[in-house]
Amino acid sequence: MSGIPLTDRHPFVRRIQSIALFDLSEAERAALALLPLHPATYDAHQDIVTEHDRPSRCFAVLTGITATYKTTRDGRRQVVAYHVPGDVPDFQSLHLKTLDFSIAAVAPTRIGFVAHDALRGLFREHPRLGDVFWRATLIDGALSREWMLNNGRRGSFPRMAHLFCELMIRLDLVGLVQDHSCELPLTQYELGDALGITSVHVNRILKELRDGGLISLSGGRLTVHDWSALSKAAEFDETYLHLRRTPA
Amino acid sequence: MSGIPLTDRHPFVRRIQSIALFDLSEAERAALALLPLHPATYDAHQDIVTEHDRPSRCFAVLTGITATYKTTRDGRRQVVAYHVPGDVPDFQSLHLKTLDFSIAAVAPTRIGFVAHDALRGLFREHPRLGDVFWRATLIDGALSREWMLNNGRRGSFPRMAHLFCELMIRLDLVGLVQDHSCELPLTQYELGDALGITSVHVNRILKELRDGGLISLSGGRLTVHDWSALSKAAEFDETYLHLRRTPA
DNA sequence: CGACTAGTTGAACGACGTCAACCGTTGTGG
DNA sequence: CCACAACGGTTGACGTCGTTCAACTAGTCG
Repeated sequence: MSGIPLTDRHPFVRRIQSIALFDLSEAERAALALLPLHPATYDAHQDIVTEHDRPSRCFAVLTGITATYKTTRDGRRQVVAYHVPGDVPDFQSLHLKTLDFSIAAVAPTRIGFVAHDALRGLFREHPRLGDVFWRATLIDGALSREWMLNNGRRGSFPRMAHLFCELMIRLDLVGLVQDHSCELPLTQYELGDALGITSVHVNRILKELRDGGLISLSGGRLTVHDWSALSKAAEFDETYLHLRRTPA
Repeated sequence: MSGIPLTDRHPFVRRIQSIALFDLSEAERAALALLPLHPATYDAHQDIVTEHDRPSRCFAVLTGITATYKTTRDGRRQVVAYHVPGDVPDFQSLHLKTLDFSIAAVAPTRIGFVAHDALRGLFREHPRLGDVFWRATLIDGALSREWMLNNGRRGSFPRMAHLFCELMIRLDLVGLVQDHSCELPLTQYELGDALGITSVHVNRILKELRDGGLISLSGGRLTVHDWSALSKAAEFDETYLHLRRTPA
């Protein structure tokens, strides 16, 4: 018994399908839909798992956003990945026993825990799904690489533009973008932690982006007013997302 | 027929064993040793594979060092990973068809190409080895995360110290460190590309590290004179390397 | 109403980049 | 054998992007 109605799983199944290189069979969709998901909700800034944990389960994001982060000893924080509905942020715990990162909700977030054993059973029954999850972690790796390039070699203006481009596409993949606008409840402090700059500087760059007519970000909602200018400023090239097809 | 004598494979088998959570069986060691490796050598700064390639084979580093890198449109270069003997830098090509990065030799380097089909056959015969390779790519992901923290949140002095700590341990794992000293033929320009700073600044930090009696780096050889001071300066915590045991 | 959190803006500072000159080594061709 | 180009390293002067510190505003929740 899953405890979560099927509609809530929708982003999850949709995401898996968007990663797979083939069309999921009915049996595979059903197996995914029947996977026992144990629900939990978290408030903004609450940790879901923390470094050095040895989890016996993974979780899928159902609504909201999570941030995978690490900190230096003196408390400086670096977000190394965001995860949106449909993603499984800590899939590596299936093969790497102790976590080398923490994951926090950055906004009110609902997740569904899946026992490692349940996943192993799923992959035994449906080996192709195992390949899809493998592929998913490899795509996460590709995102990491792009973030390294972005944070290491681009100024803060294109850097922030790039992050917004990526998030828009990823949210669009799971149907969370309408009219170039989406829920994105990231504080400026959060953004700074992802981009490797301070919240003060985030504020200034955000002002430039706003004044340039590229985007608006307020009340937890991001709207892109000029996608072509934004993606050009970001030097955005979506190949690193390894999409099956280009989104609308 | 492999074309490469068995001793040259040694770092490769040794590395696989260092990743596995179990002791390799004789059959598994033999299967690895018999894997058809097609040799090739590259000079410093030569590309081995490049972004947008669609390779039908992976390669293992046998001697030397490779750099995985990406560039911005205006040519600024960011190294996102180094790979040392025993590593398989482009294992992801097995599941992600088009590469989102390039790999270059940073010094004269010998590699062995392995056909994707040969790997798939290996994993079919020895499923546990498939798990080990999966684990290897997840560890690469962990390194990426640590690099993001390092490059995003640490000043250039601890940042460089951290890189040297990591490389010392990884080279030690495959037996390439003696007396706290190893071959490390990275130019200052290379180092800058990995750390997200300029070669001029690399030179200054290197001087500080040298003057502080922490390391010496010249003639392509790195020697660590004061490991405890170096690792303290770097805030180095090796858990992210997911070692089975701590090295000497 | 006060406390707290998020955002906004200015001014001074500092880490790192840029530009430029110079040195030593290596390799190459006249 | 020497000339000289090419490359990597070294160092100084100066510029700039982003940080730090600080003050102020607005919204929210008890």
